[in-house]
Amino acid sequence: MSLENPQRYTVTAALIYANGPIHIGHIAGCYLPADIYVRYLRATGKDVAFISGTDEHGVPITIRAQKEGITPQEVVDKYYVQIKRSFEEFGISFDLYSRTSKPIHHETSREFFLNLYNSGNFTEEITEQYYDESAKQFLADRYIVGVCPVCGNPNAYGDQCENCGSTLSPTELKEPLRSMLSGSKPVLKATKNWYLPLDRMQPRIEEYVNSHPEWKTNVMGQCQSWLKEGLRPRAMTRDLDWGIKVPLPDTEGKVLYVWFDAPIGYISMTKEWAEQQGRDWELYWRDKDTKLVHFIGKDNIVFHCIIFPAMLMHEGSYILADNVPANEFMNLEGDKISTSRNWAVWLHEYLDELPGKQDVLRYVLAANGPETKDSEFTWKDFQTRNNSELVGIFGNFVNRAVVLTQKFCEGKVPTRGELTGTDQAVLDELAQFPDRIGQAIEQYRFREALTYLMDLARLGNKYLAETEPWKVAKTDLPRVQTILNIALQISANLSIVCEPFLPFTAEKLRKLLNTANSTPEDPTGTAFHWINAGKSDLLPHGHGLGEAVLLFEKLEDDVINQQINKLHEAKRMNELAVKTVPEAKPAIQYDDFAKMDIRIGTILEAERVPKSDKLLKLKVDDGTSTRQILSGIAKHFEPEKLIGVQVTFLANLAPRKMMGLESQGMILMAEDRDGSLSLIGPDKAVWNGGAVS
RNA sequence: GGCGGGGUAGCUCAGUUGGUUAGAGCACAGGAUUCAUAACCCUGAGGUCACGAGUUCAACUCUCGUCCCCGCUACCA
Repeated sequence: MSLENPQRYTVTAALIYANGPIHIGHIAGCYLPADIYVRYLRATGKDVAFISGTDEHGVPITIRAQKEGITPQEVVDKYYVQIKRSFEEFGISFDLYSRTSKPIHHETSREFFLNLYNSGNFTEEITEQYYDESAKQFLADRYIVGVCPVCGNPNAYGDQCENCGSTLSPTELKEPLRSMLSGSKPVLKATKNWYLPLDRMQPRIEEYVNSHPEWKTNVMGQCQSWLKEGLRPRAMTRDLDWGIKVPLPDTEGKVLYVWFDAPIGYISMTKEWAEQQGRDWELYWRDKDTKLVHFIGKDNIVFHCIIFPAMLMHEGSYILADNVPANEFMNLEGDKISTSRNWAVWLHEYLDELPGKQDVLRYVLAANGPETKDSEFTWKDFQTRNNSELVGIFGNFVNRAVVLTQKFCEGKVPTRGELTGTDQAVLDELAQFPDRIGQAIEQYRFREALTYLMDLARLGNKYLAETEPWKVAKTDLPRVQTILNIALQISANLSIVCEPFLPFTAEKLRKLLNTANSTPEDPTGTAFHWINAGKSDLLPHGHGLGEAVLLFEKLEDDVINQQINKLHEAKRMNELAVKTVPEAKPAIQYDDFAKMDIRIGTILEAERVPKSDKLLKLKVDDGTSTRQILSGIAKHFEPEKLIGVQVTFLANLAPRKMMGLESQGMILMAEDRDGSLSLIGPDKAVWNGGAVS
C-alpha cells in the first residue's frame, strides 16, 4: 500500500548516463513527470527533496572517451555541464542536480559496500573473463569484437551485434576475436568478484513488491516476470579502471558495478543537498513517514524495484520506494529515438532554436507522455497542440478575458453583482478543478491532469460564449462586470493550477494579472497558492491588471518544416558517417603518376547542359587558351557561383563526348562522406596553367 | 527461445472490478458568433476495439491460439 499521509517526500529522477546530451525521450519518460509531480507537491506546501544527477561511471563512458580521443573525466565533465544547464533552462526544478563523481558519492558508496561486506551479505565468486594481455586489463563485453554467431557480421560487440541487433555474450562470439583496446586476441582469465545473493532475498522482495498492488501495470508485470524466473546472484563489482574503487585489500583494477553505485547516488546526493541546506538527510531516507518515489524509464524497472531495494534491505536502515512510476518510451516521427543513429530532438538544441518555448515542449511531452504504452512525437503534432490548444484555448481565453476587461472595465477587476444560475454553475465547476487535477497528479496520471487543466480553459471560453459580455455591454454594464469578474477569477485559477505543467506560463500569467509577487491586498502573495485554488475571489475588485501580452504564439509551417528537415538531414549524415573509408588501391610507380598532367585553371563560364541534370559545361582558362570541360557536378554547385574560381583539373585526359559536347579534361573533386563534393583549388591564387605535382 | 507491456476513429491517445447507443483532442462536415492570435461556442459524421476460437444471459474487458510493435532476459559451455 502507498503511504497515506507522508511527512515529506524524497523524489528522484533517473541518473542519466553522462555520455551524451539529453533528448525529448528522457524528458517525456522521466524528468518532466517528476518535475510536474514535485512542483505540485511544493505548491501544496509539502516538504520535498527532488534529487537527480549524472551517472558518470561504467563502460560506455570509457568507450565514448576513446572515440572522442579524450579522457573519461573530460567526457563526463562536458556532458554534466551541458545536461545540467539544459535542465535548468527547461525549468526542471531539481533541488540538487549532482554527479556520481563527487567525493561524497564515492564515500557513501564505499561505506555502503563495506556495510554489506562486513555483515556478510556478499558472496565471492571466481569466473573466467576475457583479458587483454597487452593492455593488461579485463575487457568489458563492449570491448570485445568478434564474428556475430547470428548474422556473421565480423564486427559484433561482446554484448550486442549492431548489425542484426542480437543480444550476445562475449563467449558467443566466433573467432577471430579481438580486443578493442589493443587489437590483440583476448584470453580467458580467472577473476574474483563480489555478488549480491538476490536468490536468498527472494521472499522478502516478493513481499515488498506484492505489498504495492497500486504500482503501474507495466512495472508490476516486469517485477513479477523476474520474480517468477527466480532471482540470481548478481555481481556488484567489475574489472575496470573507471569507477569507484572496491574498498577492499588486493582489489587493484576493480570497481563497483555501475548499477551498484548509481542508485546509491540518490542517497549521496540527498546528503549533499541536506548539507547545503542545513538539513538532516537521514529524515529523507530513514524515516518511515517519508515517501520515496523514483521516476525512471521502462528500461530501469528491475533495478529500482528489485535490485536497489534488495541492497537497501540488506543494509537495513533505509526506507524503500513507495512507488516507481516508470514510463514507456517515446518514439519520434515513426522511428525509435536513437542516440547512436542521431534520431532525436536534443534538448539543448531545442532551447537554442526555439527560445522561450519551454512550456510548449513541456505541454506536448506531458500531453502525449508514454504513460501506458510507447507514444509518438511528431513536429506536426507539436505544431497542432501549440496552435489549437495552447494558443486557441488557453491563451485565447485569458486574452479574451483581459481584453474585454480593458475594453469595458478600464483594465480593473470589476465588481461582481448578483449571480445568475449560469454564473453559479460555472463557479461550482471551477471549485472542483484543483482537486481533480491534483488527484490525477498524485496518481501519476499526468496526461489526464493536463486534460483537466485545458478543460478549465474550455470552461472559460464556453462561459464567455454563453454570456456574451460584448453584447450585454450595450445595455447592462453591471452584468458585464459580473461576467468579467468571473472570467478573471478563472484566469487567476489557471495561473495556479497550470504551474506544475507550465511554470513559465504561470509566471507570465501572474504578471499579466499583475499578481507577480503579491497584491496590495495580499502582500505575501499567499492567495495564489494551491490551497486557495478553486476559490472565486482570488482577485479583489478594483485590482488593476498588468500589460496585456499573449501567453503563446502561433507556430508557422516554416518553423516546423525546418525542424523536420533538420531531423532527416541529421539522420542522413549519420548514416553516411558510418560509411567506411575505401580500401587503398594497389601501389603504383612514380611513372604512373607522372603521366598525369594536372594543372590549375580558372573557370570563366559555367552553364547547365540542356537535358542533363548532372552535367555542367565549363569554360576554363588553362593559361594558353580556353578549353571546355564537362563536369558531373550540377547537383552540387550553382553554375554562377563557379565563375572566377580556380580549380585543379586533369589536362591530358583523352577528350570525350558527353551529351554531344566534347570534354577536354576533368575537374578534380573531393567527395565528403555525405556524398557532397568540394572543389580542389590552390590555397592562394596561382597563374593559370600552373602544374600540380 | 522465455517473460512482461502494448495493438481501440484518418492521427495522437483514454476506457476503472465483463453490463445498455465504446470516449477525448486534433483533422473533417454543417451551424452559430465576432470580445479574441481566422481563435472561441454548438451539432454531426467517422470504429468488425489486431486476427481466430472458447467461457458467459452478456466480452474492448476473462481463457486459449496466431500475427505485429516495444522492453527485459536466457540457452546453444
